Amino acid sequence: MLRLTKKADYGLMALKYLAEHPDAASVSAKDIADTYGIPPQLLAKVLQRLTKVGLLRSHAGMNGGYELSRAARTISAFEVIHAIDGPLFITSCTKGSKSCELEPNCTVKEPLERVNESIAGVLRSISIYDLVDHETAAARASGLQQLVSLSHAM
Amino acid sequence: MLRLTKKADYGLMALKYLAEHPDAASVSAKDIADTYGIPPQLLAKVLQRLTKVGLLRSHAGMNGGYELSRAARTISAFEVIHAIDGPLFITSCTKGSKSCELEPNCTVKEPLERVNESIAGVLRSISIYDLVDHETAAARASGLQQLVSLSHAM
DNA sequence: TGAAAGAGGACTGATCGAGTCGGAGTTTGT
DNA sequence: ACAAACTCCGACTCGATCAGTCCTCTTTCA
Repeated sequence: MLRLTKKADYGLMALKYLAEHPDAASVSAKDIADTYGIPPQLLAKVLQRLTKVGLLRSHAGMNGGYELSRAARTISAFEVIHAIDGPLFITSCTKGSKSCELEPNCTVKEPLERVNESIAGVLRSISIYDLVDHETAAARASGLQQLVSLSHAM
Repeated sequence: MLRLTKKADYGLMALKYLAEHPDAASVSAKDIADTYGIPPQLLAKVLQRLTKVGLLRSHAGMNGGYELSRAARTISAFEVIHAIDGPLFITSCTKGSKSCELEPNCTVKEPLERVNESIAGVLRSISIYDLVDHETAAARASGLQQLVSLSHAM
């Protein structure tokens, strides 16, 4: 599976939308929800979480809404996903600080954590800005792909 | 989240165990389950699936069990995970051939699919053999990490 | 022939994601 | 001042999926 939740998707979509409309002083959750066909209240929660983490600034009241607190280039996909879905662990045993102590023989965990770090590195290298500008994102991703392939001959 | 299922974990652990015991003609599911404290019947299903895919060979009857059908170096973590958890999609909308047609505006999907390919590349570069030999796996993973970091200055 | 192993379908319980509801607090336009 | 348009937040339901179990059948070998 290895997929991220819809909430994380929504969060990325919303940030992308905000990055595309830097002129707008403030965009409401409803605006974004209507644009993408997302359940408004669900998107609202996502945006609230992103606000709490500090990626967004909110304005209550009429004509209120959200705006990016930082430049789109400096916000990585990793930050967004981490804020919404929590810390990502590829191993199912590692749940926060509590590791699977029932299986001390689980030597598989360590190398997989390295893999986990690699994946986090990929996500860290993608910014919200990259989502807007398709060509650079595509070039960067395929570049990463080549680097990965080069490091090991399958 | 972005985590793989316990079944996939069990599968990797089992393959690692088999790679560590190449001398044994055949190892039963119960042996592996006892070693790691895994529910035997659950592990059995995982091994059956891996057999069906062709990663393992099975021998029924007394003193029966499983053995790797290929060298551990030629079996990637990606194959194992794919066999057990199915195709991995980082985007939650892309479910097999049926994409989310409700949201044609979902322009986030395309760049994320690139990310998906990068992650698949990382998993493809890790073999079962790497799980046994910790040092090379660690070196490789950190190597990938460096390459990723170099390609983009955060 | 019987014990030990794999193969596999059916089923249950638990967990978690997706989405909804309702209400409370805040700002702003008029 | 008032109401509209927002954000904010907790609780709740529903459904899917995962984890694990049970039972039966087949195969193999001593």
